[in-house]
Amino acid sequence: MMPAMTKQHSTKDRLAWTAARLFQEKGYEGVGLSEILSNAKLPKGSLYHHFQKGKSDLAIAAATFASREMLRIIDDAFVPAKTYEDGMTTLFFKCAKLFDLMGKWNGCPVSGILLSGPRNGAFRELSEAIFNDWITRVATHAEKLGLPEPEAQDRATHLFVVLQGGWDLARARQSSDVLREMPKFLRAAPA
Amino acid sequence: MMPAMTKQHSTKDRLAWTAARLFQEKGYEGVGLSEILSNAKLPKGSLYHHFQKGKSDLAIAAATFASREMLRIIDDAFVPAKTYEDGMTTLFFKCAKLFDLMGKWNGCPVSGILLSGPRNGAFRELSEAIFNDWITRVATHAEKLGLPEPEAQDRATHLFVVLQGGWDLARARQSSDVLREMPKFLRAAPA
DNA sequence: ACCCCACTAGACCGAGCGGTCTAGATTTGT
DNA sequence: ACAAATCTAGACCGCTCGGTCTAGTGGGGT
Repeated sequence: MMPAMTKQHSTKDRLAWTAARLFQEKGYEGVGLSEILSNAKLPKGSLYHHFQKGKSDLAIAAATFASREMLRIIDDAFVPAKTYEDGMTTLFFKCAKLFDLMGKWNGCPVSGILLSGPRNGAFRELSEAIFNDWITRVATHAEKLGLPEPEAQDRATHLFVVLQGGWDLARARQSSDVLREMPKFLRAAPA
Repeated sequence: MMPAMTKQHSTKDRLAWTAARLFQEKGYEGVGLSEILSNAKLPKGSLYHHFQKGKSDLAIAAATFASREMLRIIDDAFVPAKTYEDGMTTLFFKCAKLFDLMGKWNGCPVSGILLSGPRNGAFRELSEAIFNDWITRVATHAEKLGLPEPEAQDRATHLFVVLQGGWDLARARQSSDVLREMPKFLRAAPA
């Protein structure tokens, strides 16, 4: 996940981006500050200058970063789509490609950070907000493509849970094809 | 998860059970050996006597333990069921109850351990095997309830990913009702 | 009575953790 | 030109981590 980041960005962004990458791979508790800092080629001072509360603040920034990226992917899949089926299938194929790029160990970029993050209330609320944003975004696209409001909400939620669970299964099976087969579960309208 | 464990069990089982409980709550990296041992009221010596490779062996035992429990829940839901819809709805309601019992922070008992576990190949293969067992078990019940073989497999996979993803969403929203609403996504037959 | 061996008990270890703090470098405002 | 503010740099701290190792301890076999 996360595109090249070739051009030099601010120190703060580089930290958030590096942390996102590593948290996705090994989980929040599985990554040490030293690992993040050596990857970002920055000293500890910079970290605690930009993120006063240290690792937990960094996790918030990383999750926000990953969330923005995921929303972009959703838009990229749905904006050119002719139908909801179209957009949703494209989304799963894009995620499959992402899965392969990331090296097959990572969970879904967003939930990989969110569900392993610091166990304080603030972070849990962030998870909820980000997940809801995501579902709402899909629902909005669904409505634009002609689905009635209540059905749009349901299908977006359905898509979300299938994407989450599908990513887990893809990880266990080490195969992005799992994700590519998910759209067939979403074709039939719910209840 | 995991029922009372009131009667005294073997030291080894008590370790595996305690570890399962804690790994589900905080993830593999999030729990220290000292925490497991103090909860189980056992010294380090016992751990390394029963699990020569230490924490990673313990994770395997814990995951196996949790998996057996989950298979039991699947059977309990499907054996008395008249139809697949019946069994699957009961399963989600049982999981919702479990979710409330566990304190709303834990992920799905099995995947909570599996997806945060030690990052070696052996453990990944165990995840795959356990996930497959689970899907196969549901598919077997589906066939017994009259579904044709290929459809049974698909619907079991669909159920699995929705349960995984639904559990994540339930966690973020702190509400077991999320799980209780999942069955409606599974009613329509897949393509 | 004796030993044996599976098991318990916990002190101890080096490494790495997250976090603090002071000193220097660099940029900005005037 | 100079000082204030911002940011980089990294030594240092106490602590906990997973893991090792030696010393008991208790029940079963003979």
